[in-house]
Order: sequence, then structure tokens, then C-alpha cells
Amino acid sequence: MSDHKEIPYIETELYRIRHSAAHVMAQAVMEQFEPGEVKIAIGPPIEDGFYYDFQLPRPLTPEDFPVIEKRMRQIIAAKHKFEKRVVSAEEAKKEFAGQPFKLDLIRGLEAGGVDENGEPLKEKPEISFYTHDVFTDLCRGPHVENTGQINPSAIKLMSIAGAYWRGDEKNPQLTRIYGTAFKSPKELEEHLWRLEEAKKRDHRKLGKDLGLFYFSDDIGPGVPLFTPKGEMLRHLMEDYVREAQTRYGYEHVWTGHLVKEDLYKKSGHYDNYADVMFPPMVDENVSFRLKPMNCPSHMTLYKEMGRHSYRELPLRFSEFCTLYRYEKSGEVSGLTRVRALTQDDCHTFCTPDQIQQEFSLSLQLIREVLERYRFSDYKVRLSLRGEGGKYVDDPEKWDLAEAALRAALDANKVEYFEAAGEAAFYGPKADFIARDVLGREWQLSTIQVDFIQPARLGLAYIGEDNQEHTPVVLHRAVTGTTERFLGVIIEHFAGAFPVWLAPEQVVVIPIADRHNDYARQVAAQLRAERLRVRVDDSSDRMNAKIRDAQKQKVPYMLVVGDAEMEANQVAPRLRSGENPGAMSLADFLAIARKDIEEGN
RNA sequence: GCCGACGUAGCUCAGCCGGCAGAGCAACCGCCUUGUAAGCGGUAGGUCAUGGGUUCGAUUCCCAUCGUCGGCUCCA
Repeated sequence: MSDHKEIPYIETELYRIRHSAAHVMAQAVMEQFEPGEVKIAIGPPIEDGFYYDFQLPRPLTPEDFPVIEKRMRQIIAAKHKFEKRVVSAEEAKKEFAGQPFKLDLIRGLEAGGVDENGEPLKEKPEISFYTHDVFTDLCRGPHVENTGQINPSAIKLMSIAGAYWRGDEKNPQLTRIYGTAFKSPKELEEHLWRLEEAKKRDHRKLGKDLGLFYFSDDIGPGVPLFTPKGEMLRHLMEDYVREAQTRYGYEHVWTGHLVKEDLYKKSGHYDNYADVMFPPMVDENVSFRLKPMNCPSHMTLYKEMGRHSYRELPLRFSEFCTLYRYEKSGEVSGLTRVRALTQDDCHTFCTPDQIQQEFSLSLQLIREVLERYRFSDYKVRLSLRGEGGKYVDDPEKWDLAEAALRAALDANKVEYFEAAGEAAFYGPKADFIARDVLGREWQLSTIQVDFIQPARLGLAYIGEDNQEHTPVVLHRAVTGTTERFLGVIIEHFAGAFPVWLAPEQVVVIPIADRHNDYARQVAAQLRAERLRVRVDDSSDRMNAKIRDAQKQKVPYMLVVGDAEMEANQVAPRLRSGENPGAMSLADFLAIARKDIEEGN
């Protein structure tokens, strides 16, 4: 939760290098085709490099990369100056007469009015060209002085992708080439190494290697099948959150998988979420939906439980129910984007006066859980409503909710940044965005204030004044969804889960067949101590058994041979490769207990 | 959904311009009885995603479908 005071990216040399490299690439690409065949769009620097969008006469393949890169290096070597020229809109249109996308941009600049988000610009922007060699681009800069300042050994074209003009699927689809550039080959290498490392940690690959989950054509996309080991992980994760929630005073409810469609019409979800719900199941005259969220169900339960007094509040309903969301076919991906997802969802019904205290409670819980999963670096985003129609139109309640959330954040001394347009349709949110070991950001936990749904669904409590009031609902998720969170922690831990979470904690490795019985006795004793143990009594050699257990990232391997059997000991080997030497079972148990306790 | 790439044994992959499908690992069966990351030998395993088409002949070429992967407002 630190705020970083850094030089803005746009002012860095790296930004100028990448921006210039994008121009050089555009020139190199255009030269691969006949004059006038290539329509150029935009080519900005991005977080790890740059891209340029083109409309091309034929699709590109990675085989085109070496040719383009080679030409880029030639252009770089010639040390062409980047020259800026401020021009009139007329001049600009003349220069880009055959370039529809550029003309579109120029018209936008001419109108002067709006930037990319539709926000009006304070002053009319000047229109400028940057020219190097024979390539001129409509561009606001900045650039390096000449192409020679791009290190030819530190550039690389990365991938090709489709992208829509201005990101709108109604517009023509362009070919986007991603590239990257660094100051030195060493930095490029490091970047490529990070990408490699991320690939090795990819939860889809590790999920298969560790035998945790599978997807099947016969089941359908977005519905993971969990093996016994994978289910053990899910179970441990949910068990932990459930235990923590109970400790913090939350209660658990169960509300099933099917809901009458009408409920979502009342709650407002139908209008906002119809496209993420699976199509209705119709029985006689009634339409049912697979439940895509719990809130209307929990609110209905609240109502059914009878009249509530303010004395009963807060009521905290948590549920681990699998929800079904119709993610678009191109958007399902591993465990991070699934169609069957299990939320660790909670709805707290409280009075307006209790918001702050309830927010603090959620915050404490979230902090504990993130720490348990060793996410120490996270920040909080205050997600507010933005332009556009998805937000329920009730400015007074929005202001109330926003003020309540800000007050709660401030009271808890939480630093946060704001993001317009990220709110839920019914209210603002505080989202927790954690960084994993590779520095990637994941939105995990969330706390949301809802003044709207409870009123829509007619919830009430009787206040001290003996009048009916509408309760406030706090929506809150800690790990978000079990599936996605599992995907994230697989990558975060590279599959080497902390002992408390490891689906297999111990593998007992008998050296020869004659040690199998002793190994089984050891296993039985450890199981009695609630450890998850497997005996590897295969006919493999000890070395092969160790290798297998290492690859499965099992925290402890207990080697047992003649010496151990004789002395009634075990010889632990840790997955780090450490070898503490033979010890009694009790001593080993003490180590394991300590690791579990400390979250190692 | 859209664009592109890909889909060969459980896994990782080979199979050049069309001519009866291959390796390693895993599995199974033996032998070895083993001291901290792969002991040795053997056996079995594929309607080459699915469905059409072209051809004397298709894993290979073409089309469609399904699935997977990379992208799809980090903004001249």
C-alpha cells in the first residue's frame, strides 16, 4: 500500500526510445509493401514496449519478423534525425490524403474538443509531424534525437494480434505488431527472462504438471474439472476463508443454483447482466436462470426471515456457491476466466451508522487472508462511477455511498487511488489489487457499498424510532473466486504451495521393498496427526522417487532405509534440496507444525 | 463475438514439395533391492480434433464446425 513517486513514463528516455522504435518499425513495415498499400493507424509506447497498428494487404506471420527487424536495424544504423514540424490541419490532411485513420485522427484534433475518453480538452492541441528518413507520422512526440539512439541489439518484435480501430469492434480490424525496446541488450534479456519465467509459472501448465485440474471438450469451455489434488486445494482454501470468516463473526448461508428470472428484473441485474447470464430455462410459464451472483438471493433470504429489528444488525451472510456466467467464447482462459466460478461472497446488512465498523471488519479479514497467502504488496483502488448508462441513476444515494466508503477508508488510514468508471452498477467499490512475485497485478478482494438494491428489493428493518428503514448492504469478497484465486496463487508460488496448503505435504520414500512396511507405519502415524501423506512404494529407485516428488513440489520427502528403520527415524529432505539428517518422527512433526503455523 | 496462429499416443514434440504414422517420458510386464533429482530390458498404446471436398491415393491441399493459445481503447 505504498504510493510510488516516479518520473512519469512519458518523460523517460525509455518512452522516447520505444516511441521512436515504433516509428522505425512502421517505416520498415511499409517498405515491405507497395506504396499506398499500407494504411497506418497508431503506434504508442506501452508498458513493456510498443505497438503499431496497420491495415495490410495480407496477414503477417512471425516469419516476417526477421525481415522487418533487419530493416529496422539498417534504419537505426543510418542515424536519421527526428524532426518535428507543427502544421495546420489543412497541411496535415494533405500529407495524409491516402491514410484514412490518420485523417480520422486529424479531424478529431481539428475539432479540438475531445480526447480519447470523450473528455473535453482544455486547449486545442497543436498538430505536429515527426519525420525521420522518408517516414513522416502524425505524432505529438516525444522522440529521441536520431534513430542512432535506439540500441539495435535491444529491440525485438514480439507478436502479432488483431485490434480494432479505436478499440471498437464495429470498426475495421487492424493488424497490431507488438515490439519491445530497451536501453541495453542486458535489459532486453532480463525482460525476456521474466516472460519465460511467467510462462513456466503459467497456472495452465502447472495445473497439468501437478495434476490439479483439466478441461474437457466433452464438458465444455470454462468449466474446470478438479482432480483429487486440485479439489484438496479448493477445499483447503475455502476451509481457511470459512474458518476466518466465522472467527470474524460472519455466518454462512446456502441459497442454491437456480433463481427465477423475475428476481433479477427486480434487482436490476437483468438489465445490466443479461449478457453474462446463461440463457433461461423455461418451465411452463416461468423462466429460471443459473445464478450468476448471490446478492439477490441473500437479500431475498433476509426478507423471508421475517421482520428485522435494528438490534439484529449487522447480519452477515456468506456463501461459497458456484455461480455460472456466460463469458464470451474468446474470453475464457484457464482458471482466471471461467464460466463456473465459486465466490467467497458475503453480504452484510447494516444500518448506515454501521458502515464504517463493518468496512473495518472486512478490511481486517482481507488483510489477514492476503498475508496468509503472502501477498504483501497490494494497493487499494476506489472505484467510482463514470460516464455512461450502466449506473443506477440515483445521485443522492451514490454520493452517500461514496462518502461512506471514503470515510471508512480514511478512518482505517488506507491509502488509495481513484478510478472513474470501475464501480459496480449499484455502487462504488474499494478493490484490492495485489502484486505477485513477478510484479504482475491482480484484482482480488473487494468491498462495495450498496444503497440501491436493498431499496429495490424492498428490504427493511425497524429502527429505534419504531419506523421502517432500508438497510445498507456491504458486498464483500476476500479471495474473489476460488478458481481464479487458485490460478493466481499457482503462479505466485510457482506451484510450491506453503505447507498448510500443499495438497500432498509428505511423501515417504522407502529405499528398498523391505522398507515398505515401515514406510506405511510412518505414514499412518503422520496421518493420525492430520498430515496429508503418500507412500511411494513403486518399484522405482529412490533417486527416481525423489525426482518425482521434487517435480510435484511436495514440501517434505521422508527417506526411510535400513538405518532409519533400525533407529525408528526418518530422513527428511525438503523441496529446497536441504537435507537436515535423520531424526525421530516427533522431531519431524515439530518442524512440520512450525512451518504450517508460520505459513511457510 | 472478431482477427490471427495452432490441434499427431496420457504428456512434450518430430513427420520436407500428398504415397500404409515416429521418438522421449508416462503406463503395463519382467529383472535389479537400490542412500538424496531419471537403474536395465520388454510390451502395449493413435478413426493424425470433427465433418465434408479435391485426388488413383489426404495426417499433409481446400472449406466448415468444435476446441486451445495470442490479441481486441496502456491512445496521434
